[in-house]
Order: sequence, then structure tokens, then C-alpha cells
Amino acid sequence: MLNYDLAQIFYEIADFLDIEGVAWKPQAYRKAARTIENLQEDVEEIYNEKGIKGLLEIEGIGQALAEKIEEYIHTGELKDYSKLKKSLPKGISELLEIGGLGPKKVAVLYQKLKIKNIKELEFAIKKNKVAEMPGFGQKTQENILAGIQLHKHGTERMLLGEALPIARQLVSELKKLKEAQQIEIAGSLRRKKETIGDIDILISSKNPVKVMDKFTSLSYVKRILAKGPTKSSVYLSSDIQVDLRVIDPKVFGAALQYFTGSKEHNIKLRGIAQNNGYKLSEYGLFNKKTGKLVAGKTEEEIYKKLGRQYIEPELRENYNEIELAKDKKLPKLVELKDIKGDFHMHTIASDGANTAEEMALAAKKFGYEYIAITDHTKYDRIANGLNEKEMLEHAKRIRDLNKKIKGIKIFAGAEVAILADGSLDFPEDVLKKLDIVVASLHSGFKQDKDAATKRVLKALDNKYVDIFGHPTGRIIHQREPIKFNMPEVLKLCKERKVLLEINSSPSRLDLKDTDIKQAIDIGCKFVIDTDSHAASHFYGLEYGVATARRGWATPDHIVNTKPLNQLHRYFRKLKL
DNA sequence: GCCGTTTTCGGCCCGACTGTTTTCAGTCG
Repeated sequence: MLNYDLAQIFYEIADFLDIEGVAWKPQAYRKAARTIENLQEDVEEIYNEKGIKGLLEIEGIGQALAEKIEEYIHTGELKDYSKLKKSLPKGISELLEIGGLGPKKVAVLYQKLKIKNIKELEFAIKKNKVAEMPGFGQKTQENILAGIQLHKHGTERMLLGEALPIARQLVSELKKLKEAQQIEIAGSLRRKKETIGDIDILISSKNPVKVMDKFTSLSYVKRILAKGPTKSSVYLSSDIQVDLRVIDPKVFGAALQYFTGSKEHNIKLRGIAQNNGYKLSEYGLFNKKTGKLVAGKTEEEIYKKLGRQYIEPELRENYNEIELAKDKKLPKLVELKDIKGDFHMHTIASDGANTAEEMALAAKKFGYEYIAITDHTKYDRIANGLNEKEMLEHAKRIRDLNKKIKGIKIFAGAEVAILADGSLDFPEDVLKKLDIVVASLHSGFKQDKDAATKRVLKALDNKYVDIFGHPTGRIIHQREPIKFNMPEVLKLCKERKVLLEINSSPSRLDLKDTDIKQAIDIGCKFVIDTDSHAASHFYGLEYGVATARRGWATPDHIVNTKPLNQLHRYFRKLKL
């Protein structure tokens, strides 16, 4: 995929042009970068199929940028980009990553103080040089220094599964205020992105000052970045930024819509508002001519006025949802309450924390109708994987649990390792004695694309494999997804009726949203599993469901929304 | 640099907060 590299280059060009003080072009480059980054197809394929014309069809790509993409496809280089890189020093774009520093200030620092990177900036601050610059001052200098510290601390985004509990705790604290009316989480957290940059919370209240005072004095607030009557920003002791906005109850829906984003979704929606004689902002939808408020109390009425059905937050990424909403063609997304079971979990037999019985009882309490217990196999020694004999004995004990525990069906399965050559860790005569087989990659993540594709295709061609577990093997912030040919593997899954797992573990979320969308287009089916290693992990199911929703999945795409008596349609060996 | 039911030229999302300056530019989301 050239998309990622090209997008990064366009972003960097935008930064360079910004520092040079060039107007408007940076926005155009950034817009193009965002579009390319989010594109489903590879720009190189588009170019190979339709040439420059195909590139021009992409939103935000005109003649000049299309030619640049063409140049990059042919030569792997961009002359204009190289030129810019030569004229400005290398570290300069990292200066823009520091909070409080934008292109104008960076330009001043570079031109007047010859500052080219963070190190030189720190040195200049120590000598008090920065405060003396025009437009700067003592306070600005301090803020830049604090920004440098934060930048060093790591700008890594927080996992959805880490941020959501923190946000919910804040919400419950703020709910105690009698001045607070409605209160909602907004931003990427409401859209349930896999990682979150900061937490956005909206409150409607007629007494903003009181709300802000309470918020900024919460015990886990470490530093106040800004405090005003409508907006305050703080850093928590857990090093995450929280923005709180106080909204007039009359336009709470408009604010919620605006602050939920995404940016791309909102830009598109504003354009539609403009074309229809409206102006849309966080303060409501206004008639452009009369200036009169026409909608704002709820999100629903805003979308309705703009001729759209309501769009779920998880879909608001400008992936065609605004167009489909016009014809009321958006899918009815799967919900947490639709999920009736779980096909992937571990016990103390391998690397889990609870016994099979404890897991089954907890699963029943959680509301599941059925589960499969799927411990590791012998190749995964580090996870205390079971050999064939141990697994079959384990399976018998699991099946026997059904006599003891009523009100939940317990299947005996295994999470079988896919070996480097694509063979499975257990022979077929053992696999066929298990109710459910999850096949997963736990090694060889550095294989090249061809080898990995062959390996996965061979493994999934085994007629006893029911589920492809956490397919890409990625661990967010830690391990890249394994590089196999995704469309080819998805096609095989469809043909062989292998179910794709959407793994709910917050650091996996694998398949991820965009892969799920692609798999749906190809015609695949899924299961949403928790991969629980302890009874408490069932509560992570909501992250898997959120990811499925971001991938446009409906209940019909997800096999574990089906009742127990229909499961035999999706699993070959299941005896009910 | 992009784009067009206001436009092939002249716009480009828009409002809050901060700090420096003293009426506003820069930054952020």
C-alpha cells in the first residue's frame, strides 16, 4: 500500500508550507492526505486501472496532486518534496508536535533563533531566549517547556478499553452536581475508536461557572490547561487530557453532534448544510438568510433537517455514511444486547486464571446462552498449551459440566496454533473430536507477505477449522499485524465458511474496523469473542461489539447473535 | 492546491481560550 507513505509525505509537505507561511495550500495537502489515508483501495491500483483520471475522481485530488501521485508511483520520489526538505532542516516538523507551538511560532524560532529541533529549543528556553521573541513572553516560554515534557513522556494514544472506564468515572462524578443536566461523552471515544487521544465530555447547564469549578478541582486533575465559562481542559494524573464543555440545553444536540466528529464527517455535513441554505455550528443549525435557529436540541433533528436518517456515532468517519443516510440505507448495527455467546476463552488448564466451571458460571451470570472453552495447544508452550491427550481429557470434563450447570450450553473447543508452514498443531483425528476449533497465529509475525498468505490459506483450508482467531495478530502499540493478502484470505473464508473473529481484547481489536468492512463486502461472517483469560474479562465484550459496529456489522453478520438452536447451521461438528 | 445550483476567480469550518498587547494573532479542536 502506497497510501500510508503518500499520506505521510503530504502531511509533511503541509507542515513545511505552513512554516514557510504559504496560505491555503497546507489545507489542501492535509485534506488530500486524510482522504488517501482513509481510502479503502490502493492508489497505485486505482492509477493502474484508470490512470490519472481515476486519481482525479478522489475527493480533494486535483490535477497537481494527481501528477504528484503519478510521479511517486513511477519514481518512488517527489521532486518538490525533496526540495522542501532541503530548504528546511529535518527536525523542524517535530517542533509542530509540541503543544502550544504552531507554524507561525516555529517560523519565528527558526528564522530569529535558528532553532531546528526540540533539543535546541530546550537549550534556548534555558537561556531565556524564547521569551524575548516578539509575540512570545515568559508565560508562552513556560507553556512550551511543559509541552516539551509532555511530548517526551510519549504522545501515545490511549486504548479504548483504558479510556472508557476513566471517562465513565468522570461522568459519574460530574453527575453528582445538581447544576448538571444532560451529560455525554463525545469525541473519538463516543465513536469508539480503537485508540483515543483525549476525553471529551459535554454537560448542559445553566450555571457553567459552578460546573467548571467542580471539574477543575476534581482530585485527579494534575494540571489545568485552560479554564473558561464554556470550555476547560485539564490533564489527569493518569496523563490524559480531558476537555469539558458546558452547553446551553437548547442546543445540546448540536454541540454533541459537533464534538463527536469526526472532523471529516463534520466538514462534509457543514457543506451539505451550506448548500441547503443553512449554517451548521456547535450552536445549532441556522437559516443562513434569517439567522434563525432551525434545529439544535437533539442530533436527530439536525440530521433530519439535512435530509438524513440518524447516523450512529461509530459510522461518522465520512466513509459514505452521509450519502447512504440520504436514502435511509444505513445498516442497523449490531448491539451488545444481541450477543448470546462467546467462542473463545481460556481456563487454568492453559494460561487462564479461572477453572472451566468458574468461567461457565460467570458466563451464565454475564447473560450468555452458550460458550466454548478453547484452551491453547501444545505448540504454545509459553501459554501452557495442552497436548492431544490432555486436550481430549479436558474436553470430556468440559462436556460433563453441562450435567452440573444448567441454563448455559458449554462447548469443548481448542485454540489451535497455526504453525509456520500452515499446518495445525493437532492432527485431524483430534480436531474432529472437538466441538469448535479456533485456529490462531501465535508466531512467525515477521514472515513476508507471500509466505504468510500461503500459510494462512493452508491452515484455513483445513475442514475442521471453524473460526480464524484474532486474524492479523496485531497488538496495538506493540506488534504490527502480520502481512497476508487480506482479500485472498477473506475470499477463502467466505468459500470455506470459516468465521472471522472480532477479538474484543482492548489491545487486539482484531479484526479491526476497516478490515471488517472489507470482509462484509466480500460476504464473510463473524463471531465476536472476548478471548477471556479470567471471568472478569467478559466485560470487554463491548469493545468487540463497538469495533464490529465501526465495521458496519449488523446482527446478521455476527453468528453469536444467533440462538443456540441455530448454531448448527454455522458449525460443522456441533452437537446440540 | 481544490472546487463550482453564489463562482473558472475567489473563496476555503468556525468559535473559544490564551497570552501579548492595548485590539488581536496564534493555536486548538
